[in-house]
Amino acid sequence: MNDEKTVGPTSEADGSRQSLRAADRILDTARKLFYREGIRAIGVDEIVRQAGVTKPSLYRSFASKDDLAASYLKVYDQEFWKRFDAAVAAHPGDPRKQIFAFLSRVGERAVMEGYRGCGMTNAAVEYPEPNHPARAVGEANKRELRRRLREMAADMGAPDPDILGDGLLLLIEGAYISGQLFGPGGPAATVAQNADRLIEASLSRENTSHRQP
Amino acid sequence: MNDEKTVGPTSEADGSRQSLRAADRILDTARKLFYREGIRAIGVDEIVRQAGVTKPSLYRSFASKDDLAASYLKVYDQEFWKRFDAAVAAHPGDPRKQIFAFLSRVGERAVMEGYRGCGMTNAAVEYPEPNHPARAVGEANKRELRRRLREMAADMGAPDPDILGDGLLLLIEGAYISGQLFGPGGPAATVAQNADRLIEASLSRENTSHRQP
DNA sequence: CGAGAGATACGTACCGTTCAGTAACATTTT
DNA sequence: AAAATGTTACTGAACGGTACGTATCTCTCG
Repeated sequence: MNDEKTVGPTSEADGSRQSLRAADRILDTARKLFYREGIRAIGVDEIVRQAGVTKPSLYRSFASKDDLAASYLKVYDQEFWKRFDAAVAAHPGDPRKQIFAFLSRVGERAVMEGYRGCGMTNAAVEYPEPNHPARAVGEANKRELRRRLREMAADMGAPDPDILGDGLLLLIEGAYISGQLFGPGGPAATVAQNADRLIEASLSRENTSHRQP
Repeated sequence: MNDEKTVGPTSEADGSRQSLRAADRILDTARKLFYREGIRAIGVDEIVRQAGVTKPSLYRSFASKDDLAASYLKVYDQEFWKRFDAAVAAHPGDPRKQIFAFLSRVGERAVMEGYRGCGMTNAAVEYPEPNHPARAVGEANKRELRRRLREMAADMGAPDPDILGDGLLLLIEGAYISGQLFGPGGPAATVAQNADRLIEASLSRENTSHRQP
């Protein structure tokens, strides 16, 4: 269709691809900036400046800044499931190994320099308002993740899969947050190992009614 | 002194104490609003309006909005340790029970309506800049919490106390975040139970070298 | 073939509002 | 008296968002 070669007329700010349409460059820049600095911290002027476009171009493709933020999070959501499903596909029929594989990668990334946690979780922290478009994407993602984890816990044969699934979810969210709180050397590096221990303890449990009456 | 009953000249917004000094009322209002809505989401005008004071009063007691935010977080930090130490004091010499007690309370609060997670964690999400005054308070708190948890894990006799301590920290942070992500019915309700299982699995572990070579 | 009409894609310049923060002065409280 | 607070008015910058003009490309139709 259209050419893939570069160097358009506005080549000052962005160092990456330049032949993309304005909307694509805006979304790419927004993804980078929103994730690194936070959504509230970044103004639309900064986005269009770094994208090398102008503000009307942004508002032609996105109804509002909130809409742009939601678009960023939708991409983030897709990439999340890509990583998750890759770990699942790597160990067919073995949910324990699937989780260990997924969390090993999470633990690695979470202690890397400049790691900023889960973009969807961060957005929910920034926008506590229940029906905010940016928040909705993350909430849906977390609900589905919870469902999947509980399902996997059941497939492992856990006597109380909901508790184990929720425990794994807590560890995952803790790794995201701790990654950006502590940086390299933080506790997130142990998430896979701790999750495996939690699984171990939950599977080798005979009576499921262990809570306080 | 002056009356404790309400309806001062500016009685529209705040429903609480009215006899406090301006600085105290500002800090009280800031604590409430910053926690509920987020620091970036709340402007100083909104704070002084709801506190029933004027803007110069704010800047007579606080050098800047960031300084006010840091003050809010310092109070939050103190209250955190009050709760933590209360759980510790309730079970002298039994760190496992201490943690269970603390996390039982965390789990209860985290699934209450309107729960908004840990104010310090949230501030760190809002301000990724390394040396931001609001971020510094939370980072120091988390470092100390990590140290305490590892210490308690060692006191339990865990063969690898750093890993267990970090695992507990992940569960705690996960409970904070999940509490505000899911609201009532969320996975944070299981944090104490899952932590206890993790402790169980970590204590009944003979060889500490269980990772991949 | 070639002119012109849309349609598409983008920029220039600007809007009103809100932001954090301040100066100068009056008033109340202790 | 003096310490604390209120009143009013203001600043300059940043905010999200928009009215309007201008290229360029493509699809017709004479």
